[in-house]
Amino acid sequence: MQPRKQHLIDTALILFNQFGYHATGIDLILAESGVSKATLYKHFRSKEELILAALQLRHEQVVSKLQDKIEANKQNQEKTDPVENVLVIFDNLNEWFNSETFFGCNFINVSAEYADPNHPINIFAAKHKQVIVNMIAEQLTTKENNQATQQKADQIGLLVEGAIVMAHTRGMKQSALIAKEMARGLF
Amino acid sequence: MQPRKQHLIDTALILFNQFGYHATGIDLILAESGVSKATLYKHFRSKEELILAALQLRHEQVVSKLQDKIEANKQNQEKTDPVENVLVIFDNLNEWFNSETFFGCNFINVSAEYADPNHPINIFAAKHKQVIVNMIAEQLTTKENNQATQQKADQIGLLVEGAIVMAHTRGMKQSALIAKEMARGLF
DNA sequence: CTTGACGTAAACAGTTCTGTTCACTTATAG
DNA sequence: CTATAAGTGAACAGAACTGTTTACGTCAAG
Repeated sequence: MQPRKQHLIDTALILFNQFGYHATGIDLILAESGVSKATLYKHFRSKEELILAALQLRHEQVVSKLQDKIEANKQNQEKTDPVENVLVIFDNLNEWFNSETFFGCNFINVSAEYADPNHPINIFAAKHKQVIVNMIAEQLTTKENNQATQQKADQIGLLVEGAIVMAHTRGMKQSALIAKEMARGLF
Repeated sequence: MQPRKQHLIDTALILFNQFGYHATGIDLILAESGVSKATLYKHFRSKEELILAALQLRHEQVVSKLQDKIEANKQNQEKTDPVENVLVIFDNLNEWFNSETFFGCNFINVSAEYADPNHPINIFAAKHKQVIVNMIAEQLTTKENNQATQQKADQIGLLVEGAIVMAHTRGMKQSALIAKEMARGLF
């Protein structure tokens, strides 16, 4: 990946998350990144493509961070406990909510701005959420049958979304801990 | 309230919810409502004021609908059960998600677009969410002590947010029923 | 040492957006 | 009948937005 292109995506991701997708103009991204407009349109056909690239980056960040945390947790366990491996998600959320860089979930937010279910951006966001739930289900499959596992994963997923919204719209940064206790109660 | 003003607010609320707040231009609202631009700016100093008026309307709709449902449920009960009175919220959500007019929660969505916690619009959205949780807490106070009640109300609130996001971003319209079962498990 | 990839700066086109203004119409209450 | 409030239509200003184009640098690899 060319460094200027990568830098554009990095900058765009931050600005989109903080200020929104429509509200963040191309010119702001260019000014903030110090890249010229011609370069942007050499790498991306449109703003929409840049949004998708930023979401792709964020998707990879979230997935790999989650995998790392689960993996680290497995190392620290004497006996493998799938439930505990899933609950690290909420510790992860807790860190995120209390960081300086928390401005809500990119995918929830972008869904709000591009609400048409057939829009590529909306589809991407939905797919991301599905991948996360699938990762949760995957962790649980060793313990239960498939049907119940998928159900539990959806419940966990619902708690994750609830915690994010609570933290973002009401500013309740401790929501991840509330959700974690509720998740524990499911097992 | 002058009829044209009310009509503007009604139209704006629908369009903002469906297409987003930045993406919905003044001109679309005017074309859709058949009101002239001069009239709009006689009633509202800015688009932001119109957004706030639309949110105020939505807030009143949600609160009064919820009160009605809870009240109706109380009538149908032989013995008053606070938990059941709260759980009607999820039946309400279920209807909403499966209606033609579901495009996510106005307040979650507007928070995504106006993420600055000091922005009047963001403050309004946060206040709305707090009012709803307070209504839930109020229903539960007859049964438990205040501390535990507030905690339970936040948990219910978290499930509500989770269900809304799940229904909106993943298109899982049955999320309200999932959340309802989880809510029942809290008691 | 030159070719080609990558980048910049700046002007420009074309659209869309918010908000203003003004001359004119309509309806109604005193 | 008339004063007043409410609304219309249309033009306009000014800003912001996305996207294009042109002419010009830089630099590393063959």
